[in-house]
Amino acid sequence: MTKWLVKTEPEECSIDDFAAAPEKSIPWDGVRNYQARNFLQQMKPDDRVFIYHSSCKHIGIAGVVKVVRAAYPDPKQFDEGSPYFDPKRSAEKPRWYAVDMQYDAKLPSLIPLEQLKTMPELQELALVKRGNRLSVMPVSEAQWEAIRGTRKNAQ
DNA sequence: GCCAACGTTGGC
DNA sequence: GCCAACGTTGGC
Repeated sequence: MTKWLVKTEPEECSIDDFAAAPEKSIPWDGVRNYQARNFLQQMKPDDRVFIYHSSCKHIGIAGVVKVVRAAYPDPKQFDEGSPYFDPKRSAEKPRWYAVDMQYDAKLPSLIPLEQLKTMPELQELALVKRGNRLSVMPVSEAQWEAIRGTRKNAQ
C-alpha cells in the first residue's frame, strides 16, 4: 500500500468536506499536470493520502483520506462547461485522470508548513522544497510515520 | 496583492 | 528542437 499527499485549496475541497460525509466518496479531478497525473494513475484502492491545505490562512497537513476507486478518465476534460475542459481531448483518447477518495481521519491539529519544513525526515519531500508546484506526490513510509508522529498528533 | 518559480505554448 | 512569452501556482 502506497502513501501519498495531495494539495488542495480548502475553499475548493477541504478535509472538512470529506469529514462531513464520511460514507461518501469525492472525485479527485481537475489535475492538469503530467507528473501529478502519473502519480494519480499509480494510486490503488485503500492507499492512504494526506490532505494538504494550500493558498489559505492555515497552510499545512489537515487529515487523511483513502483511495476508493483507482484512476479513470477525468470526465471534466470533456465537459465544455467545466473550467477543467480540455478542448483537445476526446473520449477515445483521454489525457487526464481522476480517482475517488473518501474520509479516513482528521488530524487532531493541523501540522503547519512551517513545522513540516523543520522536520529532518521531510527534507526530500517535494512539498517542502522551494518553488515546488507538484500537487500529487508519493510519501515514503518513513515520511508518513514522521508526520503522523508529530508531538501534537501522537496517537 | 506581490512576485518568484515553474510548466506549457507556439513561432521560428 | 530552441526558447521567449505567457499563464499558473502558492507562500508571504
